[in-house]
Amino acid sequence: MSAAHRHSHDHEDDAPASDEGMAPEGAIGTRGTRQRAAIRRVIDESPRPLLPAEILAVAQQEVPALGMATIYRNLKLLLESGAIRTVELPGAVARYESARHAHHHHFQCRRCDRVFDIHACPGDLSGLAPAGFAVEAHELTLYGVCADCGADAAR
Amino acid sequence: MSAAHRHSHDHEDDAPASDEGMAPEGAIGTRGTRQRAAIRRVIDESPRPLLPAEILAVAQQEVPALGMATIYRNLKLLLESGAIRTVELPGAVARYESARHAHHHHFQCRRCDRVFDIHACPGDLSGLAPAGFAVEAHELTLYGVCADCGADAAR
DNA sequence: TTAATTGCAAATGATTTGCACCTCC
DNA sequence: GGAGGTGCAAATCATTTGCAATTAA
Repeated sequence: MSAAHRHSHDHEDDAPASDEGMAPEGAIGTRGTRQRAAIRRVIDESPRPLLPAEILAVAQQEVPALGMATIYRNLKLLLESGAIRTVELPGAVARYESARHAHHHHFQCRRCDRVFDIHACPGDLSGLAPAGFAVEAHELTLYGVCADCGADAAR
Repeated sequence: MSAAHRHSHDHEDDAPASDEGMAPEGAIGTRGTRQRAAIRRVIDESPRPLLPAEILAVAQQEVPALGMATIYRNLKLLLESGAIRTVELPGAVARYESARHAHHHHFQCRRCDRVFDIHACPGDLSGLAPAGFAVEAHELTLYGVCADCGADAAR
């Protein structure tokens, strides 16, 4: 599999683009279909990364006949165009999030397994790599107990 | 799937244990078989995280009849016992590494896709999480160009 | 019109599991 | 001797792909 378009924070992908199009030139594919619009809307409007099955479920409210194959085909196109990013966490299938979200990292709760966005970044980590290694991007995930689960435990 | 034993740097899993057993009490399963020993040895002796197929290939030099099912069954047990950790990178199947390796992170080269260990750590990142979130561990991956590929390009 | 896109179903690949046989303790 | 392990093959699951029908431009 190609190594392109991982979910990582490139040192230059900071500009969330004007407001609409993230795609370099042209559009995602060539045409604008209801299903493609629905899929993209679901991802763009989610405050957290979604699983393919979650995207399907929500998008089907808009386009009932939508199939999983279409979800995957569009996810691939959206990834290639840079409109969305992948969020991979151990023991789970890949999740997808809008590339319009500003630079951030993730926090996964060990109790409820939910994944939260963290709008903070340790900054430049190029000093961590050995001499000769050029660091272009980084990806960070924190693990622990989220506010909800922590509150539950304290009760 | 349980969220236990992800590949992440717990704030307390720093002690690589005396020399042999990493398992809390008892052993991995209950018995010591040739295949289990071979699998563990392959992982413990590798300087980098290995794919299941790689572990199988190397371990078969010792136990020819070894099957992939046994690899997976033992990887699960080894993970549960804390003897090994998972290293998940986007677009690739999970890799496995010995938990005896000291705390470290990973660097994946975007040219050759190889994964390198980085023996450096940004340290405490608990300040990055929002109030109410308890950070227990973190996982970090750097992306860029490794020394080999960088040298090739400069040539 | 007509090439892009979709939906469904079949194909892949990775990982898991059922089961009969084997082997460590 | 018997519970724990293993090997193989079949079963799952997630993701991909073939293809005929549909649809946006």
